Amino acid sequence: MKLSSSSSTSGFDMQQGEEEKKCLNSELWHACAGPLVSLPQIGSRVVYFPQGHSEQVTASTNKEVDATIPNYPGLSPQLICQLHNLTMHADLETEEVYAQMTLQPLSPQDQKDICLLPAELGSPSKQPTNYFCKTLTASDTSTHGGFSVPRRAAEKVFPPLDYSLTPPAQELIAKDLHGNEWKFRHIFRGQPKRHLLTTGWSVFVSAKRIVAGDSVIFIWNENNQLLLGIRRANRSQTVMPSSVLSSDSMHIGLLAAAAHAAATNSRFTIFYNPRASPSEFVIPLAKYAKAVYHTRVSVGMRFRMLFETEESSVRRYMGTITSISDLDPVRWPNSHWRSVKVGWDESTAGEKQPRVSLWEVEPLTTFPMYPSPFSLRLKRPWPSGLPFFPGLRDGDMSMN
Amino acid sequence: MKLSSSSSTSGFDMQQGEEEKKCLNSELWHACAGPLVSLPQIGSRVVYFPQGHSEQVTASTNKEVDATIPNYPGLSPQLICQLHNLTMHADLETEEVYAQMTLQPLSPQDQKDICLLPAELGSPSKQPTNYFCKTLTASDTSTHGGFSVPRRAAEKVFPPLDYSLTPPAQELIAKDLHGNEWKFRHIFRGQPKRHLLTTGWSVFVSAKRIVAGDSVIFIWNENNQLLLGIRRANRSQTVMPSSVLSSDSMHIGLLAAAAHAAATNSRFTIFYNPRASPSEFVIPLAKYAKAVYHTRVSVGMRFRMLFETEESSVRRYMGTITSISDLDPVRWPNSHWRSVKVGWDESTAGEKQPRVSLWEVEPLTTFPMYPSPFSLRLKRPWPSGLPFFPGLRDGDMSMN
DNA sequence: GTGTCGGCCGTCTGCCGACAA
DNA sequence: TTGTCGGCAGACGGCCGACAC
Repeated sequence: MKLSSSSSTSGFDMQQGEEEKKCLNSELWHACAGPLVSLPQIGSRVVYFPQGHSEQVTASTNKEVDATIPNYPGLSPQLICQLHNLTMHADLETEEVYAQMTLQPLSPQDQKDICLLPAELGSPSKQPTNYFCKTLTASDTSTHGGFSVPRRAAEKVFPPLDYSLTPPAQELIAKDLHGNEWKFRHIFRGQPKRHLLTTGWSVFVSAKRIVAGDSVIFIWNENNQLLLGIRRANRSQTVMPSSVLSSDSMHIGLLAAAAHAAATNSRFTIFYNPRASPSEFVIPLAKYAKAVYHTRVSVGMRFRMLFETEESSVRRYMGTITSISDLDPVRWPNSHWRSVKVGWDESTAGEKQPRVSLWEVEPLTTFPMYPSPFSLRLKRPWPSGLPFFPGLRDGDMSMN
Repeated sequence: MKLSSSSSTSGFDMQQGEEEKKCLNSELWHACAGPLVSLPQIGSRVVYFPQGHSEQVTASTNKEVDATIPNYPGLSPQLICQLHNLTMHADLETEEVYAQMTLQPLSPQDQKDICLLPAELGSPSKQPTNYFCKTLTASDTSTHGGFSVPRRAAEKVFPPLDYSLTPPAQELIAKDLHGNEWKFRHIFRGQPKRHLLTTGWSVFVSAKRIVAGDSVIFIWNENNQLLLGIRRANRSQTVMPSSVLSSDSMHIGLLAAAAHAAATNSRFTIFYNPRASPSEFVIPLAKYAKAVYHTRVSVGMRFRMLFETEESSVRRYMGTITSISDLDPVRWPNSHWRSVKVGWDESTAGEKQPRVSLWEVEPLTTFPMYPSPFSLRLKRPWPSGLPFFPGLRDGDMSMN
């Protein structure tokens, strides 16, 4: 059971309930979501993967899907949809970020007329420029003291102190995702000198139930506002099943909702929870098309893929493609969801997923893209349920 | 996001996840659920109402159902099911009690052979005998002091003190729903003398996040164990929507799961949350049949109905039946769910539901039940989709 | 440059009976 | 009979520089 604050990327969004009128700061939302999370543009076309959605529900309910749920043979493993609305949210209790999207499957006629626009590739997540993120130590979260601010971070992100004062100090006011303000005393003292947040810090720590290992993010934005977000450590045990509906019914519900929307070309609503599971199941159409039609992949090929580091930055891991096949040949034949089986170079990468999707990898050997964009690289025929994008011209793909 | 402890009414239940192996105390569960909540017997036959289930999901997600969800014309408004399993649970964060049930719709053949057993009427909730329930005052929950135990309650429920000591005192150990033990110092002191819980009480209050207005329940059971439960005040604002699945998808999910199970005679799982909404949507078959076939109701008839009081006991409110009609003639024609429209005698009863179901009311004018159990009292023909219980004999209904 | 600690002081917790409703 | 309060003693919160890594 949750309440949340929400915000539309296009400003305000009043279709939420009474308690959800507040506007979330997009910059702070993205900082909390992490550098790898990007959201599609409102109005653009996207590809929705019921399989990936299912994975997220599995991760959120902490329960595998039962084998007895019905098949939806009419439901394609990938639905091309128009993204009508997108609102950013944060759980009021945990501040966990998520996005609500309203999708409408394209009619068969619309699918024939697809002409890709470069803007629909999806822009990479724009992380704020003037910010810092610190993983909290035992001292930071203990009741015995305050928060030790890394020197460079304080000098870059906080307003300058008057160092002629002894000791130099000021009051900081920071806004969290829900718009609540938090006051902190910022002081520069000690031997050697260091930046500390003292009065007000412990109130914040206990209110948000922050523990050592969690991270805080401070942003100084263009409007000279200080923003404050938190990112919890990966305590996977905190994922709890809902007592509202059985996980089986939830899986059936997401499939039936998508199938009904596809059959009637009507809208449906989904939640995307970027930190619950590594399954980005709504992909900009152009990104998908580029990967599926313009990327040559084959067994044995070397590739790179982006991952988020502990310090909230990104690094590339390398691996080799070992096979290309259906993840679930019975339920989801001819699906591109995690159709690429891979091996990772580093032994420490043992927990990385053994299967990825085409649009997640960057092949290391760059072939010339033109003039043969339609040369086949897949080991199997194109699924009959999918359009061939007859309106897709090469010129439309000249991006990035 | 929730974890929960669970318990089968038949002892242990190992079909839950790893973290849910603990056994809930049934007596304590029922005390927390309240005197009106009764659970059907495992193995018995019940009637499941998708409409009522939908009401509970609406209450839990705090969102009305969207009009765009598909119809399930094949889904009957009442499904006769076998109850294969029932486990009692409690939310690990809020201690909110709920039950998980595994239901299997009867095949058409089984429905023809129905012969009611008296035991299937469902036993009334057996509240513990040796217990007390107190709504906490500001002093009880403040950090300034302990818990003032009402004198009769302490003398009835707690082990006797040695009054020759000065002051008389002992250590109490109480187990909550999850099996956690809480230690309290029980002392009899002051002028005038009174029973108090001092050391240990504030730890419990802050751990459970108890506030003034919430209630605590102490039970002394047959095994000489002290049990301790909490019942939160009706702070309806605490009901929060899930961020796992949209409420539309949840509604579709519960309908599709029931429809699939009915079509294939397979099992499905539901959660019944007695304090989330006043909709008991799984009813013992015999109770349902008795109400529908053996109770004469008509417009203008006076009746009584049980309600829970603030003090966790029951009282009867009186009213008059104003009409008998479908709650939702479009989606759920010929449903017995809340088919009786009523007016309440007391003006303070303004918030009571204007619609109830047949099995919830006791008609005040008692007609002779025999020899005409099948004389029709409903204003409309019996829905064709429902069986007539050909095996039902009068002798089987000789109860209560 | 920063994590943890001992020292120190002020506030709050928490046990007591007084008192009144 | 029991809810709230003033009084009081001790625990803990929280600000400080020392010190070490």
